[in-house]
Amino acid sequence: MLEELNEFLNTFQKLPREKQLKILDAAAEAFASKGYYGSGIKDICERANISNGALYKYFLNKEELFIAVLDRCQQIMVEYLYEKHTKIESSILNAIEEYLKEIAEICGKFPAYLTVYANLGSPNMEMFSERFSERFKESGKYIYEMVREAKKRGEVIEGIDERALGFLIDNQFILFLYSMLSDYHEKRFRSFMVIEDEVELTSEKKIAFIMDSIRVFLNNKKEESYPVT
Amino acid sequence: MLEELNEFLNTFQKLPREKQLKILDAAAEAFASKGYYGSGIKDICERANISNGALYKYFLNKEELFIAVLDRCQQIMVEYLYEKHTKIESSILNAIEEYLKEIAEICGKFPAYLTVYANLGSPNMEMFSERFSERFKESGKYIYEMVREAKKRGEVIEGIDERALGFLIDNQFILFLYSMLSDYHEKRFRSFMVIEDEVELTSEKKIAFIMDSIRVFLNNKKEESYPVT
Amino acid sequence: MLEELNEFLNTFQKLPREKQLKILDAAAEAFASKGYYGSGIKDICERANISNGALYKYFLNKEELFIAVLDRCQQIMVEYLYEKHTKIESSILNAIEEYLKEIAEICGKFPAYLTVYANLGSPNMEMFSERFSERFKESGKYIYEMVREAKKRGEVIEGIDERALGFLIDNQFILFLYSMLSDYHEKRFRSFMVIEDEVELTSEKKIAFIMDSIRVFLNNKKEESYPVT
Amino acid sequence: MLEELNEFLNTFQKLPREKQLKILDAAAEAFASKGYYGSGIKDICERANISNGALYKYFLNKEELFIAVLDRCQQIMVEYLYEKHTKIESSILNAIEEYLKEIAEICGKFPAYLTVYANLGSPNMEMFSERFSERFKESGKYIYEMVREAKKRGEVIEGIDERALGFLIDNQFILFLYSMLSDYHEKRFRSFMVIEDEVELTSEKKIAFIMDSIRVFLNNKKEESYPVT
DNA sequence: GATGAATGAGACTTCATTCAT
DNA sequence: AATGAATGAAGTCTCATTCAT
Repeated sequence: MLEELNEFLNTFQKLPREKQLKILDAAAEAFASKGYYGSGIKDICERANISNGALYKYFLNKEELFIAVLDRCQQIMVEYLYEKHTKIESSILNAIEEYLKEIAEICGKFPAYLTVYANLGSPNMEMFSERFSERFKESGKYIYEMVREAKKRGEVIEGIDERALGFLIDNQFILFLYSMLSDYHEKRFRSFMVIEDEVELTSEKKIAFIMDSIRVFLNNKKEESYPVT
Repeated sequence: MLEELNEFLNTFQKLPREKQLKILDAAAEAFASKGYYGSGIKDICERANISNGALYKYFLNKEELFIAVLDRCQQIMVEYLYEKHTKIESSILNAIEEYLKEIAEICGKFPAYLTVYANLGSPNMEMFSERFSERFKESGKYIYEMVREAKKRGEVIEGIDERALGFLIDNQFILFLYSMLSDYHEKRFRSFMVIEDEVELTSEKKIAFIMDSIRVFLNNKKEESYPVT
Repeated sequence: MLEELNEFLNTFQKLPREKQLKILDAAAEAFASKGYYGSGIKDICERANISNGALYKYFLNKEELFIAVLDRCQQIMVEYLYEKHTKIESSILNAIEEYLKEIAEICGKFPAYLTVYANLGSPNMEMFSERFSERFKESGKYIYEMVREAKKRGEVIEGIDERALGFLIDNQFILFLYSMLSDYHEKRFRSFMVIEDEVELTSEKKIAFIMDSIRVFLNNKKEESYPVT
Repeated sequence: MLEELNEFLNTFQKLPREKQLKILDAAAEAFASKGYYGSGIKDICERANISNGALYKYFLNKEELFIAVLDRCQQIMVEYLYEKHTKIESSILNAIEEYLKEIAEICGKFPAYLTVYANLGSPNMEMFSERFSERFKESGKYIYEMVREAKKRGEVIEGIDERALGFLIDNQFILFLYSMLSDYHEKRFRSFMVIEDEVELTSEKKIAFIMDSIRVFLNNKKEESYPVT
């Protein structure tokens, strides 16, 4: 079984990186717009400009293709998001803002992958999400550390548990991310910000709005806040 | 087209309420566990104990059936959640806690519907979520009002925008809801709470954890907090 | 699983007998001419004049369809062959001749089914032939009985084991059957009978040829033999 | 077309004999176990340890490969079976027994080839069997001669046609061969011999059983029979 | 000559929808 | 109004064959 799996992976990995990415991109776009069950192999092959049979040379089946897309998702997250933020260089406030900006940036760069990844939370994706549950522990730990460090430095107000604050901040991250990808959460955001449909809602505005709420926990002054443009 | 649609709706609405609900429940369960594309009409009919053809007397097609389920979702939300909480009877802290408890309760009562509803946020559900965007304005407004009232009563600490705080609180609600329905968000919760897989994570514990983070904004004393059991 | 299987069978059995047979006939013809793996569902459906999907309402899959054809084969064999010959009315010689004639007749009537049945002996059909192995014991027993009775009546020459003789006779039956269905065995027959390709080889001639060899075992006189026409 | 075919054959025949046989063996094994339609080129190449493309340098297509296997079958039959038995060295009884033993031996040595060959009799193999029909005339002639010689020597009882007896004997050969290769015919054999499934049925026992039935035609005494072990 | 990736027709099967009863 | 058989397009996947290297 594992050998078999490798047989396919090898064929795929021998491809030029460019072509690999084209295929994964095509799959990610399909899965992002129609979901796993709604996406068809034929459609993906056409997007990737490869033959139907070729795909089955690269991946055992649709499921394995999807997992390959998820792996690429994770790789993107790690490369563009986590690795850049393992160290808090200045204040936690800045760190959070940077993190949000980074989320906005990778959502702009890889919307399809991020969408697929975000969709892992859907209840009928459990068969796939189990594979990636490890990551949560990491993510939780990272934010917890960030908060703890900040507390030591006196940046966090008294009387709040590090874990609870971490969770609260991560919730902002998650829903900010969702709002970049899903119309539903975008509208929810608008609703709270009281912004009309006609007015453009840039990610900068969203970030500023989030920072406004988070700043409360921190011993920071308003003037350092992110300027709303 | 609209007449046609009504024709179907009428046939459905002439059914005894009990049978209507049986059909919607069956559909909700299917959609919840397998998603829109993954669910089959045949499966739904079998769950509902009606014939394949009967369903097409009641609904124009799968899409309309799904929308009917979504309508029922909203109805449940309104009936069991929003209507119960239009007035803040005591402090905002209590109100929030009550709201979370209510969420936990209806998740226990109607897990399938809530799951379907929660999935509307999935990016590939946009074709359906548009119909329900109205609700957000309501929801946002309600929480905003709640916060504003609380602020007037001096329950909220200084220097925080009502809307930002409302958003922050609603984010807790949303992700609490998700954690009741999706394994993915459940695990995320555990990760932040640092709870081992073997230990049961009751909704009471989750609520207490959330309340811990929220209390910070409020001029409340710890002793009123939700008792962790 | 069994319920599921019944679900399909029921749908099929509700069909008018005529339509049932049309479908089985179509399948038998396809399987007979191209074998199990070489035959396609589409081809079968076209022969039977039903839609592709209909077939899957009647049978779980190609395998079950094939088994249904085999069942019909057996039914034909039992109805037209075995039931007619449970009693030896006159001499064993006549019985054998009658049996051969009967084989010729059902080969003319149901060539496809007989062909499918005969093919069960192919080594790559073992997955199916196991189901039908019971029949052999019957068949062997029946011929054994026939020979034993004949021996009692003094029709069989001395010094031959009933079982060995039964086997020898059954071999003639089998290869006579094969010669009606397969070009290969037909040619083999011709070769031994020394009949040119241009000359027609009727089943009567084959039977006479076989009877010639069998008569030796029996205390019969030549003049009673089957007349070669 | 013929030139083309030769082009392929030449390429194949230039290979070292060992490699040729490895390829044919691999193909024979595949065809024997899964039949012509059920066998895949990929599988055969893997068994033969050659590349997919190489096979198409040696053979025009799957069909020609199959024919090459059949040619090898015939070659084996001629080399190991026919050529050894062109002369009756002692009595016909011994000759037959030797022939049966030889069949058992080559079935043990080349089961795959023999199986493929035996399957030529399947009705859906007619497209291939035509090519090999020549052989039957030879085979028939050979056995006919054997019987005629034996008759001259007074080994055969009176009143039986040489051709009919030849056919009868050949039938024993054929079905003995089939019983070595197919479960179906093995079971049929057991049924007539009244041997339980648990008891091993060696080829020696089968041969003894067959000899018992054949001996009747011959002016032989029981004591010369094949010893049942 | 050899390789093995690529092709695409076609295989089996499912399923939303229609329709005769 | 209800049934459930029928439809056929479309889905996933396989495989004999071709072709660039």
